[in-house]
Amino acid sequence: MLKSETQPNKFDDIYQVVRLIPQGRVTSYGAIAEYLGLKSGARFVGWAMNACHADPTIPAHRVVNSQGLLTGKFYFGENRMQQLLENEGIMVKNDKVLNFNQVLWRPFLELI
DNA sequence: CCCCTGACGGGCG
DNA sequence: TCGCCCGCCAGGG
Repeated sequence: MLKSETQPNKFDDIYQVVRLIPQGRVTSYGAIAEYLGLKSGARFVGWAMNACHADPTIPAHRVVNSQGLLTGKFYFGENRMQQLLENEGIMVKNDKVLNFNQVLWRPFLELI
C-alpha cells in the first residue's frame, strides 16, 4: 500500500519529524520541508501526509499550514483535529491556531 | 502521453 | 490587507 517503495527516505523523514513534534506544539508543512531541505516544497509534505492519514502513530493533527490554519481537518472528520489540539492545550478559533508563534515548533531551531 | 488536482507557500498587483 | 497566479512533484483519469 505504501508508496514508500518509491520514496522511502523522503516520506519516512517527514513522518519522523512529525512524530518528534512535542505535545501541545504544532509545526507547518513549510517548516518541515525547509528542515528536510525538500526543494519540492511544502506541497510534497502535504502530499506525504495525505498518504499517511491511515497511520494512527503519526500526530498529523499537529501539522498546520504557515498561517496556523487547520487545512487538513477535513481528513479527520468534522472537528476531530481541533478536538485533538485543544486536548493538548492548543487554543483553536475558527479553524486557526491561536498564539501560533508561541506553539509553533521549528525543527531547525528547537531540534538539536 | 496529456491534463487536472492537491493536508502549501511566496510573490505581485 | 486581500486575492490571484505560479512553481513544485507525483498520481490518477
